[in-house]
Amino acid sequence: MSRRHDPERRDRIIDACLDVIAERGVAGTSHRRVAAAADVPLGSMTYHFAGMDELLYLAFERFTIGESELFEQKMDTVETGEEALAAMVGITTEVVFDTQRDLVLTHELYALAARRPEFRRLCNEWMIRSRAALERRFDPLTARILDALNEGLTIQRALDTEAWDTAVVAEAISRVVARAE
Amino acid sequence: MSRRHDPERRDRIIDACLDVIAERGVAGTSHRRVAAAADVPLGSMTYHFAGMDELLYLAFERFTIGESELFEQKMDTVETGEEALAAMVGITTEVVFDTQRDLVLTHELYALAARRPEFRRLCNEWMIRSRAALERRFDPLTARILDALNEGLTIQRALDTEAWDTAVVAEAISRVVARAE
Amino acid sequence: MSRRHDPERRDRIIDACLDVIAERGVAGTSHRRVAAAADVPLGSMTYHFAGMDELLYLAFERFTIGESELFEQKMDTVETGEEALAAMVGITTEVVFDTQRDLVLTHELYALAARRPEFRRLCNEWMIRSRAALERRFDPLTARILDALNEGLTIQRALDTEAWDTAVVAEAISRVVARAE
Amino acid sequence: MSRRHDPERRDRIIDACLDVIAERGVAGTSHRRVAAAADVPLGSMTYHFAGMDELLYLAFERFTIGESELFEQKMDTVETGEEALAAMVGITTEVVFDTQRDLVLTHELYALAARRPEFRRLCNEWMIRSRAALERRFDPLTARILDALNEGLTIQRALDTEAWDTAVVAEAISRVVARAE
DNA sequence: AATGAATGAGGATTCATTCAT
DNA sequence: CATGAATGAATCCTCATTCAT
Repeated sequence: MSRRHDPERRDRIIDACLDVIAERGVAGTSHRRVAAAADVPLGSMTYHFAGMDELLYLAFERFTIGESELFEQKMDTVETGEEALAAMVGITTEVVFDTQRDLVLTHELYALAARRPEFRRLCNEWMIRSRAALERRFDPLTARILDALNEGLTIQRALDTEAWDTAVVAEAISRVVARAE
Repeated sequence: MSRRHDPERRDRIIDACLDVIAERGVAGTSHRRVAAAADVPLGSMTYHFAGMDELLYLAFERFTIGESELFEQKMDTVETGEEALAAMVGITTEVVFDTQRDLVLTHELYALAARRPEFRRLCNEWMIRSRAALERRFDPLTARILDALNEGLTIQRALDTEAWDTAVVAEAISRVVARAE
Repeated sequence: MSRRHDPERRDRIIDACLDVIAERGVAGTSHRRVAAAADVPLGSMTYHFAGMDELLYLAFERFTIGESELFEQKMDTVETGEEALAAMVGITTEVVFDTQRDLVLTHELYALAARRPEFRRLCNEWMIRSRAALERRFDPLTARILDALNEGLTIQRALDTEAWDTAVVAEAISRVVARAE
Repeated sequence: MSRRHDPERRDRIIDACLDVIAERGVAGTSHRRVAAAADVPLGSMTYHFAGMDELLYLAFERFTIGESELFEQKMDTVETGEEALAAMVGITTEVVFDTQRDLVLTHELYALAARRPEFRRLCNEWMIRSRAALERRFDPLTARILDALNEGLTIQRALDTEAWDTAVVAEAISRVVARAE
């Protein structure tokens, strides 16, 4: 069966690229493996993308935009300040526990961002949207601190070999928020 | 010149490996490049190490132990609670600003840890020592929260394209600590 | 804008092909690069030409015809035998010094001609016209010798890293011509 | 059979490279084809040579040195001026007629030299040695003219579709030499 | 009549690893 | 004990060409 006309192919490759990164890391991501994951011929890779770099960029761009939207949705459902607090705890404790995938992708992106400006910009846009979402419920300073705290808690919980008591997260968040009042 | 017992060579390779990772990421680290950086013959690589994986492990082990020691030293010079607070602010604001290298290595390690248990264990030991160091000056719960906060602040400051006001860091830390009292 | 009948496009591609050869050699000439140089879609290439070979042939055909015409024009302006002699010196010393492009194209063509009869035929037609042009002013034998001498002088001057004294060229030509009388 | 130890391999590859160029031109010369011609694994190519460019350079270097030596040998056997004249005619009429290989290699080299200084240098050294060899029997000016004439005669005879009467070559050479007296 | 999309073969090169010395 | 030489698998990428539109 020929697949000559396949307009969603580009998108499929980008998604497959994220899958491969999640499974083998950026270090283990190659045109070949992404092509296999997306079920497209190898030649498609360089036809659709200038090189691995462009593909990585587009993949992580899609990832960060998706994460931003998810975060905004969660913050949007919140009405009162108390709900916001609970939402924060929920986000921190749920998100990463659920998805090994998100954990890997986030850190692979950070590793790239640590060396390369274009990926750093991606992180930045993600951060900005997160803070903006938090600012709907918290003052800017608190939002920024909360965002950082959330970052740290998420990472440390995820990389810990022991499970965390959710109460720790709740306490951490409440300390930061309570003092803001 | 005899080459019987050149125990520094192994060490030199491990250090060179960290240099290469810092410069090109784990994805860009190969036997060849490390050998060149350490100025040893390529054959040395597989003679001294079972494979890239073992080398990566040893390199990151050395890195985390070094970072732990540094952190402990900094916390050791602290006497009063106020000094501890100032020290925390200092650590968060200085460490990463100074060294692009540490930033890259940390995130490359996290990226590995997100997928692979042996590297996660490395992170864990690092975290445990950090918390223990903090527990010399803070109660365990506060220590854990502080550690997470520090993590988040450090990352977000480092990956931000705009500089942070140090006051934000100070405020964040003081909120977490103050409430502990 | 309609594109029915775009007869210049074919021509434009052929000219662009010569440009690409001049810049990167036959070895570096590809459909893609010629298409880019001619600012036509890649698909045009195989639509207008059966393959790279046909295109190369047409390009070199155009080149040799152009060069032949130029040579004939120069010999046409000549009236007396003395002018012919001066013209020869001028042709030999000027032509290649001016144009790196002609030098490359000539040798790329010769390289092709050395292996492939169809390009050899092209060279031959060029040679025949050159000799014919010379025969307007010189006897056939002298014309042939002059043509060969011109060839050799041009090549060696062009490929020399040191500049030649024009007197050498003049002396060479005069020796060949003088003896004919 | 393993071929682990094979010290002449480098040389063999260089020779094979010349064979491939002679057969398919520089444009048709690839690592793969040279490796096949030399009967070595593909990996050997980039192990022994930095890239195709280095290999091409070494191949043409070997070619020009060989040709220079051959030419010198021929001029060395000559005793009298008359023998020198006959030798020149012989060189011009024999050399290229015999070897299609030399013809192709020469023009491929010239084509490269027309665009790239390092190959031009190679041509230059070849020319210098040729002239020096001629200067053993002729004065410098005549040597230079003879060399150029020889170049032109050789090329035009080789690229001509019709055979040349040897007398033409003899006449050409004698005109250049006779007038020197 | 003309072309953008697509592809499989082949391009150079890098790689981890093996092995004879 | 240590290493330089060597290799085959895999890397990214370019290519001429095909084909549906």
